[in-house]
Amino acid sequence: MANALTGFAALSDPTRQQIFDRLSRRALAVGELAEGLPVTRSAVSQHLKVLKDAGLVVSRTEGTRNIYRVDPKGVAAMRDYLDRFWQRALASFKDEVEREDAW
Amino acid sequence: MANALTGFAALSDPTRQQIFDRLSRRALAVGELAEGLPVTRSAVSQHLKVLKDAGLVVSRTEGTRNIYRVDPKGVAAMRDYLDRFWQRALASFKDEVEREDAW
DNA sequence: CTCATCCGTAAGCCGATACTAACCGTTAGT
DNA sequence: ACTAACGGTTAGTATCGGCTTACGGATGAG
Repeated sequence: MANALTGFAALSDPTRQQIFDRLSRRALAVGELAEGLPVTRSAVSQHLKVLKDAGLVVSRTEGTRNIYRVDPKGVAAMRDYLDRFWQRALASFKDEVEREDAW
Repeated sequence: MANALTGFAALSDPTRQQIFDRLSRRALAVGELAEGLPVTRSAVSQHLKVLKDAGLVVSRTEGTRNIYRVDPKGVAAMRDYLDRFWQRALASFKDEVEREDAW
C-alpha cells in the first residue's frame, strides 16, 4: 500500500466504510457490491479504486467479473501504525493517563 | 469518542495528520502547534476541534493557553476496530481459499 | 460475428470542507 | 483599569471529493 495515511482517507467515507465492511465478510464482484448500496455501480467502482490504491483491497478477474476482497496486510499496516501512536502517546503521558479526570 | 469511523475522517486530512503526529510526541499549546505548520493558528484551532470531537485528543487549560495531547483511548479504539476487520478478513480469506484458489 | 453482460473511465454538477481574515471573550501582568 | 497574549468562532472563498450520466473496452454465450 502507499502508506497508512492514505488508508485513513480511504476509510473516511461512509460509502467506502460500508463497502469495506461487506468485503471483509466475503469476496464480492463489483455488481454484487453495488446491489444493496444506495449508489450506482459506477460510484462503487470509483470507491474500489481508492481502496485498492490504499492497499486495503485486492482484486482478481473471473471472466467479465472483477472480484474484490480485503487485503489483511493493508489492514495490519494501519493497525500497526496506530499502535505506534498509541504507545508513543502512552509513553509521554504515563502519569496523567492513570488519573482519569486529570485532564 | 463518537465512533471509530469518525476517527478515520479526522485523520484523513494531511494537516491533521501532522498535528496528530506532533501531539503524539508531546503535549503542545495551540500557538506552539501553529508554528512550524504552513497554516494559520485559526486553521489549527479548527483542526483540533475535529480531532477532539473524534476523541483522538484532549485539552486542558493553563492560564490563557490551551494545551492538547493525544488521547490513547481514542487511538486504541481505532486500532481495535481495525483489528476486528483484520481478523474477519483473514477468516474470510481462509474460506475463499478452501473453495477456490490462487489470488 | 452479433449481442448482452460486466466493469472502468471521463465529464460535469454540487455539496462538503480546509483555509484566511476579522472579531471577540478570557486571562495575566503592570 | 489598561494592555498584551492566547485561542475559539464566524463569514466568506476556493478547492476537493462523491455522485450520476454517458461512453468504451473486454469477455462470454449464441
